[in-house]
Amino acid sequence: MVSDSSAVGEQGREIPDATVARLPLYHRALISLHRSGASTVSSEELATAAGVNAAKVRKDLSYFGSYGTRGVGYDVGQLLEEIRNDLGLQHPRNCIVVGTGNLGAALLSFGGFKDRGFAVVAAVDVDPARVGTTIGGIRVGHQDDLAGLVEANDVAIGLLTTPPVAAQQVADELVAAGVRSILNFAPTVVEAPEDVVVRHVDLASELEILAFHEGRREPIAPAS
Amino acid sequence: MVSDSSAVGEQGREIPDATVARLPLYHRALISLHRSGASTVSSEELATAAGVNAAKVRKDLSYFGSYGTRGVGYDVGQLLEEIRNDLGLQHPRNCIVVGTGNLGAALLSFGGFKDRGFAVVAAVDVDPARVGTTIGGIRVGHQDDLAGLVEANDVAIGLLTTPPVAAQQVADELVAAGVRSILNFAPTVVEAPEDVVVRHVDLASELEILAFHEGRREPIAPAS
DNA sequence: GCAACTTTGTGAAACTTTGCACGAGGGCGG
DNA sequence: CCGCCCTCGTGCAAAGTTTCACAAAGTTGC
Repeated sequence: MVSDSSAVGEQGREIPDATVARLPLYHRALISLHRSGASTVSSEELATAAGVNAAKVRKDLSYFGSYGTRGVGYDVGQLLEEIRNDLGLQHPRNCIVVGTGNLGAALLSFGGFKDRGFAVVAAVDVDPARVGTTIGGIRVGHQDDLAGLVEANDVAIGLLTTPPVAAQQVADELVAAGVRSILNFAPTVVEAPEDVVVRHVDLASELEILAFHEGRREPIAPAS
Repeated sequence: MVSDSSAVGEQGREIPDATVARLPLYHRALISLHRSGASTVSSEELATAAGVNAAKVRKDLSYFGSYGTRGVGYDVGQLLEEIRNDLGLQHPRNCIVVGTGNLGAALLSFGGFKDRGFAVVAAVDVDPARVGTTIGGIRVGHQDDLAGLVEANDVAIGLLTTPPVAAQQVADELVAAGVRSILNFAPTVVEAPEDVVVRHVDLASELEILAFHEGRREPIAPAS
């Protein structure tokens, strides 16, 4: 798992992981600003829209070059284009869903990725009852066809929504099929070679972090 | 949004946010170890199981007290119990799903939270076609009944899966109803009072981070 | 009961990230 | 054309996080 490796910027500079993690927030905010017709935006406004602080916005953007105009701000269209490029979204990325349980099915039906440059183009499962069905317009293939589907559809990203026990095995198959980016929804650690990036989304973990803060807030029942 | 505020430990020590974010990993790993019958575990083993490094494990655990035995390791059962307490999971926390689209429905049907101490006990939506239906054993109520359902079911956590435009409004309603923890799946920033903790899960952002690394890896198409 | 071995708990150093504060640069009004 | 005002870009200090390295503390075997 190399989800926290550092990357190199256009002039060969390192882009901090913390900055990379915020780019999507700026992207999202800019899409929204663009839609609402704004032509320029200041770091202050963008910061508010993205939920961060203005100095951070300016420093983050500066890693990719100077796209702002002093005294004015940033051109929304130009900055949006720039960020899209930095994120590598010049062309849409194709995704495959592995495991079509509740979450996998939801991902297949969910349309919200398209606006952001991603398309779910294939799905597989091991359960014969699910293979051959169509969810969200995608025909579910058999797990054994994974490599073929990856190749045929030019899949770049694997969305792993199997039960935990199967996750590592499936990840290995994805890697063998040439997928270098995995988003793992299974609540287990998944290992992958150095050059494969694995990121985790664990809903129960998020809930536990919320519960932690809940627990901290509750004053201990007033002692006698 | 105070998702990055610090918390105070049992002896009044501050628990770093980074540590809090790892507790669920330890929790998960310990549940698994416990199930497999292990009675003790070293920081090294726990680190491997949680996908982090051993020194981090020891330092993280030390914030909550000394539960290990030198030369031996940690007692799995005892440590599991301890972490469960630290996370505030002595009793299950009740959750309400707001918005029963693809993701909301998946959350209602998903059973994986129960093992981790959470129960989805209610759901609401604005769409009359959905109100009154039953998903995953939960009857969908109307948005207007939110406050009543929160109160009646002792709901601690709100799972926000509405479209972005409605998110802030719904968050305000949750807060007004007394919910102090919100997990926001809508791709927009949600503001809340100081004492409410809001965490974000944005799948498109995760995909964009993966795309960023993909883009870095691809050698630029050979010039000329 | 002692010595060898193992593994914790933690001080301190290295690294990363944040946020301030301010100089530099560009637009706009007069 | 000049000066004022606004906002970017960035050096720097402070805060937070990771990692190393080692003494302290416990176990096991003899």
